Amino acid sequence: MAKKSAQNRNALSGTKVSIFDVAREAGVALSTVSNALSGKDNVRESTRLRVQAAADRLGYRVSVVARSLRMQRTFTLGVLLADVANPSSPDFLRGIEDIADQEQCSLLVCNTDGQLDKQLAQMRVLLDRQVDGLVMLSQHCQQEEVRELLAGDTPYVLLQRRSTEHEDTYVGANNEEGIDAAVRHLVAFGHQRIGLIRGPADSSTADERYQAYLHALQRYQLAPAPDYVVQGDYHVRGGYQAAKRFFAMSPRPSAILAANDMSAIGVMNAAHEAGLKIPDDFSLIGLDDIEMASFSPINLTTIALQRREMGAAATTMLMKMIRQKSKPSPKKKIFPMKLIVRGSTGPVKTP
Amino acid sequence: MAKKSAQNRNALSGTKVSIFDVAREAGVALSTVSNALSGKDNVRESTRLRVQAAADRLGYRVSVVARSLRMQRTFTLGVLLADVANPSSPDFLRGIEDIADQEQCSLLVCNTDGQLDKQLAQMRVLLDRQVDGLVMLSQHCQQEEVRELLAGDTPYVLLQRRSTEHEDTYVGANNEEGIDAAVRHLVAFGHQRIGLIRGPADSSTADERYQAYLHALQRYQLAPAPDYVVQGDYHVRGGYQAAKRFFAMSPRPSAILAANDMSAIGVMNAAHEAGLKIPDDFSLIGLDDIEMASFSPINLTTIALQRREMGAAATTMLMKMIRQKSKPSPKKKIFPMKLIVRGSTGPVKTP
DNA sequence: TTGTAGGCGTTATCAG
DNA sequence: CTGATAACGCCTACAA
Repeated sequence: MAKKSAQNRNALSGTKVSIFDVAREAGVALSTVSNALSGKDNVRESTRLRVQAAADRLGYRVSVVARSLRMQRTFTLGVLLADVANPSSPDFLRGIEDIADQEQCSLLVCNTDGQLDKQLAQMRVLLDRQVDGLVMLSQHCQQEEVRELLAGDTPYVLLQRRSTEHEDTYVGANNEEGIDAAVRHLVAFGHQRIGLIRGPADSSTADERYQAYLHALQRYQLAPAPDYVVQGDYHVRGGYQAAKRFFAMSPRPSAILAANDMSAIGVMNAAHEAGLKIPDDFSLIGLDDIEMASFSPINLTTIALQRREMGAAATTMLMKMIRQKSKPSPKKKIFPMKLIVRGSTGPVKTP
Repeated sequence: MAKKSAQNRNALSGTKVSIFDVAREAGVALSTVSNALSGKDNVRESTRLRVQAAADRLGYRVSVVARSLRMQRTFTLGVLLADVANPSSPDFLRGIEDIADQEQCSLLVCNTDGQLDKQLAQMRVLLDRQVDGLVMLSQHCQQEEVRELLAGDTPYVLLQRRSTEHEDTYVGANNEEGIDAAVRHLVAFGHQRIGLIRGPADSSTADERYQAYLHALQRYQLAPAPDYVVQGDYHVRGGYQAAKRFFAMSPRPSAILAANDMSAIGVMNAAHEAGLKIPDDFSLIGLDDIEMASFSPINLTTIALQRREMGAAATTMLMKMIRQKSKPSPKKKIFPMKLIVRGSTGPVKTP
């Protein structure tokens, strides 16, 4: 039967060369070609060479699609992220790619713009495509609909956002440590009034950072002022607006801790507009250490995240889950954060 | 035969629900399910509803892999780019995604780091995966090996890099126009000595921009000085090094035209280090208009590229090629460029 | 309008 | 070590 169909194909002088053609060319059986080409050890070396030669001669290329159908494994990973255009995304992505490449996996990349409905739609697409695993970078992960999709047998890793209600395999960073270093740095400069620009309300990471900020204040015996915590959105705009609110306060904070570097940039924009100098008029600390932060005109003190390493670690964990079919107990990996001191922080001004 | 196998599957109480199960549940034939679910018009509305309901009840999801094998169409586009981490990449990517989403296509994204061997490897992977089409963003496209892979029947579009020797479907920008506007702007400020930081030697786009620069000089009757053209690499480092060379000249250029915004940032870094002020000591113009260019501390005059639109246009053209199986004559689309005047340009200093 | 019978290109199984 | 054959899940003539 298979033979007949293959012969037909061949008779039609198919433009595409399949494994059958190679078998004929090499004078061996179909399965031998498969075994030889996929490096199985149950084929004599001389045969393998002959097959290889025939394949090359014919310009044979395996059909990943057919293989996927047969093996029920697509060698494809789905990556969900809010927005590739966010400067911190690509580094995570490169880390993911580092491992994926090693594992012969390709990446299906989807932007969700942080919107739940888009995320759900993309997740469904990815699942329909039978990706071997899912990397969820800063994605929603509490909602029931998300959980339903995650409940299938496709392995996944959460990166930079965790669920409080579920136990997942997770890769994150030690926000407590990072924020502590930042606050300590500011305190050493004499700052007492430290404002925080929070990340979005629905982000676990933003929440952790907020908690870490509160802990740090306590640790250094600074009185927390609710006014000094302003909601941002991880984007320039949110940072800008938050800064304007800070500037209108009196006394205003002598230092601002931004949820991430983009928010800090927003603060810089606002400061420029208001004619305030950094760090003369106030100090500013970001978080992420995106490349931009190191450029001279920006020169932002910030808390660095090992994004590429985190992406790689998450993917390594994911690949492990993919290989051992049985669901193992969820693992966690928390990366250190490191304060990078640049020019946006300085001693508190004592007028 | 097919029936038998399906029954077997079912007897094994397959964990995965297939089209066969839906057929049974709805009490119709296999093909009816297929037709109903894929919105064919040869099925009664009541039947469609019944099938739909059965599918929902069973939680049926189509297998894109199986469909791909059968249809010889994967609904997947391959995107080759040098580096997602380059700030101009994501905007192109979003434009590509805009159209891909519309067309129910997913994106396989590959970084090549501008290296030919990586590009070839990625192209082979993509081709083996039978992507429906290829978007080549700033990729090598002259080399014989590349051409061999492109010679297959997979449609492709070149974006932001063209081949001088081949006719391809191509989307680019009007460098002549953009560079002219920039030079005109500088000339209006009284600049006579305009330095150029070139892009990489193997980039057609870089070359076009270089030619445009020469034309513009001529147009405004400025004498071209070979020294004033320095090789860059589209990255910060190259811009930085080029700037240092400019600074060492006497007379040094009173204005610098950078191959792209990242190069311009490199110039800013160098200027800062050398204690030179922009635009007091010299004017600077970038190209790309990446988001960063608009941030207050950077505030870079630059030539804007409609990246998202270009990505979308390229993908639209690609989809058209995919649909009409026969290879049409290559089309080209050239987008306008626009000078965005910010704070990095000013009148020439007359000491 | 609905049902039947391949076949898309592999890999896995199992018998020689 | 090699070879025949059955799935993998779906789409689509073609027949009814």
